[in-house]
Amino acid sequence: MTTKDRILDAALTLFAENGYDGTSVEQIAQIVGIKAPSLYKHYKGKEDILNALIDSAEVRYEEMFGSEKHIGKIPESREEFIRATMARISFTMSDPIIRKTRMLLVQEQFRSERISEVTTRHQLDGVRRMFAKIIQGMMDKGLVKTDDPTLLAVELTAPAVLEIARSDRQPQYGQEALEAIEKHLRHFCDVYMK
Amino acid sequence: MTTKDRILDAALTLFAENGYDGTSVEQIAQIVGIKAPSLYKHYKGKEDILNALIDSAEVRYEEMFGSEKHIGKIPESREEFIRATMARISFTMSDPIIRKTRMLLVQEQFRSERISEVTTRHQLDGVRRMFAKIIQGMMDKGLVKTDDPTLLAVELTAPAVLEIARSDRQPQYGQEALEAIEKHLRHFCDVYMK
DNA sequence: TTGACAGGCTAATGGCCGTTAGCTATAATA
DNA sequence: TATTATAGCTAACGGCCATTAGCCTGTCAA
Repeated sequence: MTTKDRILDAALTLFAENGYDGTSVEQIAQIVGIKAPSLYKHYKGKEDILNALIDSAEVRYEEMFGSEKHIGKIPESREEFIRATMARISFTMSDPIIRKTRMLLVQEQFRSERISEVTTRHQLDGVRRMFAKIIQGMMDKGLVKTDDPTLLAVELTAPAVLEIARSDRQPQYGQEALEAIEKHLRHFCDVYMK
Repeated sequence: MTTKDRILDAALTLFAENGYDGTSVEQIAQIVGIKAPSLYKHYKGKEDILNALIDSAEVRYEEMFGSEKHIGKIPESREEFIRATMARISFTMSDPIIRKTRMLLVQEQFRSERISEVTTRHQLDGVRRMFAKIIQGMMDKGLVKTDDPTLLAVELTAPAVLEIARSDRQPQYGQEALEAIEKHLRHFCDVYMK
């Protein structure tokens, strides 16, 4: 990994943990193993690092939700849907980069309009659009009752998003969060699946 | 209003807008109309102010969700439930102190365990417990199908909480947020009310 | 009247922070 | 081989920030 990337990596970790204003350039440099001024050979300044992090969050967002690729196979049964969805959620919850990006965005969401927008897309619209397509697919297969797939995606994802946010700030309840999500998910299936 | 309270007031506004680390003691003092050192006649330091803000957030939380008082009258009809709930949500969304407290908590949720806990209680558990009781009341009246009221409270509140969070960071979409919430609310009634 | 306290002020301090200037060594290039 | 670019380093600077010391004035109780 290049130094430039290792700087981003260290910055993401520190920003997620202590916030942008709570992190010094020195700290970032220390993790990378260089001195603070050397950092300016790679980035114009601290804010430049933040912008680069937001850039890469957007790229990742595009990769995850921008194409049809990551929707994967439409589930054939209720249990398959539950299994696939729980797997997706577990991954989102525990993947370090995704988790840190979430924590960064949530803390800095009021810093600029750009971050506000990215936060909304990343944490609301993206997930919703993705599950709307999955639900649409299951409707086409006759697995889910016909309804507005976007609305159903809201109903499906909202409780999960909140539980994930809870587990970000209180990791000790990660297990409870997952259980709550599965309970909600099964309830969702009871209500909307044929 | 005492100077001590006016300091809290100014600090809440600035912390909500620029974060704790993004706010200087000088700025707080300036809004109050005193010089920064005078502030130390009222609080031991900057962190002491933050703690006092969290204290008062807890007090308000207790007032809102701690007793049965604020549940109010159990609605008699679907339309009354929708009207009362939308009124409650509109208020929560636009009341300046509640809004700023929400923004403060969300930004500083990783600063300390205490703030993590308060954030969870304030933004998840409190609202859920409250609506669980309302739903329970409506079940008792035969207005809502019998089910686990806590689970239904999750289904009811989660999308609203997320839309409120969106409108905190993107106030220009406040109207859309309210419309999305009402749409969800009507859907909720379609599904769970008799 | 006197004394004490509350609550403001100015001046100052020490620390950290972001950033720049400028030096050097290594690696790539001509 | 000579040159240039890259990427590290140290030293230093200016600025801001939280906090302290110490002074002054008005209020109010003894």
